[in-house]
Amino acid sequence: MTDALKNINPNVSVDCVVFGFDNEKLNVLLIEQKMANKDKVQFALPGDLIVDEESLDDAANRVLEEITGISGIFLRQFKAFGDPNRVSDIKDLDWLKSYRRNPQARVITVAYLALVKMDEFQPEASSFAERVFWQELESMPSLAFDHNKILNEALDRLRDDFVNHRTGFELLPELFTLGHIQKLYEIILGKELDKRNFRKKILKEKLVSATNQKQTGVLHKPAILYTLNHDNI
Amino acid sequence: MTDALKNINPNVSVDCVVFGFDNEKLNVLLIEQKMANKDKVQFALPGDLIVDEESLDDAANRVLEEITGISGIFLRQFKAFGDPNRVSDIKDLDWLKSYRRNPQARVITVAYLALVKMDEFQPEASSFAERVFWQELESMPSLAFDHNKILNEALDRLRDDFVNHRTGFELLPELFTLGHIQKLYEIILGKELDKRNFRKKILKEKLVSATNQKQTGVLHKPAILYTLNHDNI
DNA sequence: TCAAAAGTGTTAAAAGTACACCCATGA
DNA sequence: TCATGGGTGTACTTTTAACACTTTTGA
Repeated sequence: MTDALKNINPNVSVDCVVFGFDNEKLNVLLIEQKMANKDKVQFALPGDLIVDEESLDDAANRVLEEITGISGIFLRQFKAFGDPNRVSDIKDLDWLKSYRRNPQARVITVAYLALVKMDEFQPEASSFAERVFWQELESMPSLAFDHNKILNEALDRLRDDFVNHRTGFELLPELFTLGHIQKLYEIILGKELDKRNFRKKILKEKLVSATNQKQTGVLHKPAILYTLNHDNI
Repeated sequence: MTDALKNINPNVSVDCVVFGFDNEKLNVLLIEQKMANKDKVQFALPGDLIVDEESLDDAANRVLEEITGISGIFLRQFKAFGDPNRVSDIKDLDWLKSYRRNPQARVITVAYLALVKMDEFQPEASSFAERVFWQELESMPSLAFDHNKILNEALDRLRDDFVNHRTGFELLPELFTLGHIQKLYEIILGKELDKRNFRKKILKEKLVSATNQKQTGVLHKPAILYTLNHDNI
């Protein structure tokens, strides 16, 4: 960057780390960027510049919807990333030149995270996304900019929230089994939990209530179905 | 804001919430802004725009030093604030016009927090600060911009860190008593703790070691002096 | 009858909580 | 001798952790 280019206010963007839960694995919503040269394929988190007169939270919701069609989810801000070299890869610079008004200005991004049920959202690519898709966390490719770093920090925060702030119940269906909750915890936390101890704990917290219904059509003893006690969350 | 003023990239600033501990109370480092009209007195957190080629963390450290002379402390980013109306008070707008290159552009700020021993830092006002001073948390005046909101969120985060991440020992002198640690905890957490239980807990964590020295010159039974076990923190 | 997940209780260890008195010092 | 904060132990409750077998269903 030359002196002539200094004194330009930075671009400010939001990036969204949307974790998708499919009852089996954790996935992350990615976009494939439209590239001038079709041979170059680059993946990224959905994100874009903020515009005037919108809050950061509003920007995150707008941008996510514009790029992926997903709206109405709870996006939580978790950190701003502003390293001056966070955009240094030549592919990233090329891409910025195609899509940004001030490609020469540095980009500071405010990162958001969310956790949703994958099957409730069919992402549809638009704007500069060639494609939008769910990518399994365990086989995450190299991403544009510093998006791998942002993703890792998002995951740390997600787990922290899960343990300390009892988040995550919103991922459960209307009726669910204690096994479902346990699986959810195990997937997010990435470790196995003792069934008896887990059940004791969940039931003591009175966040769920048993219904008088049971699973049907399963190849094993049908489980009692529970519902959330929304009051106690 | 008129249409003609849109499409200007936002100003990005950092604001520093520096909590000062004086063994008695929690204080916050404030500045009194230089105002064109001397009758108007306005207080604020130290903060300023970032400049090119510095990271957000670097910016926070630089800005704090430029305005208050304080350097070498651990500033931790905790949240970005970007509400489009966060600067709406007429006094704040006046002030921005005097000191900012693009006063019409919105300001997004990335907030940092730190906790230091007050007596190790003699702040000295410079730049646009008329005065820099420690203000007791309990009698906090109305601050410029949304700085009261930022301060409140910083305090929440400080307490959270204190409980969950065992931070804060760095505030203790080289040699300290168990009473000192307890007082520190009580002041940060804003509540009293049981002496016996607190001591048991601290000693079990093996974060401190007794020396063979005692307090002298105190008007009561002299306490055993402890040192930090830096390895275990 | 088999596979698969549901469901269930006890014990031990650790952590947390409540609580009251004597001690050593300098003024 | 007094005021001040230092220093100490016990009993109870709560939380956590480890651990194995029977049940119900559909294929």
